[in-house]
Amino acid sequence: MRLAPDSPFVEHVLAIVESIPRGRVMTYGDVAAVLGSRAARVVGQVMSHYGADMPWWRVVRSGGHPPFQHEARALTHYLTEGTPLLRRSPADAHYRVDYAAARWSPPA
DNA sequence: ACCTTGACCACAA
DNA sequence: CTTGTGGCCAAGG
Repeated sequence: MRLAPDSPFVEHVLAIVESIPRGRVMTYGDVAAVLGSRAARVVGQVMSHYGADMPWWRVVRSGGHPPFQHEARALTHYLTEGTPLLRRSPADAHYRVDYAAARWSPPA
């Protein structure tokens, strides 16, 4: 199924994602939490359908892993915007975002 | 109202 | 590190 593009939940999620600054990240759960929800999976669904036109790479999984099946494209963005990463060597294909350092919380 | 679908999460083994 | 398990919840059918 597909969430309606005009549903409030979708609009809110997209607004939050667009508010994440360069080089910072939030987890799917963080985004849900801002909406007073625990629906991390729903945030994932929203991004899968409507995330193409926004900085989707700034939303990561709880362990700092980039969005499912988008590791390579996400990496190029992290490198260009200087997102803190954890990797064994600069050539390592495996990596994680340094969530502790890059975490972003929207202003109250 | 019930069932299913997920770019998820936490924790245990 | 890898599974497996149970939980989460909005929305389509």
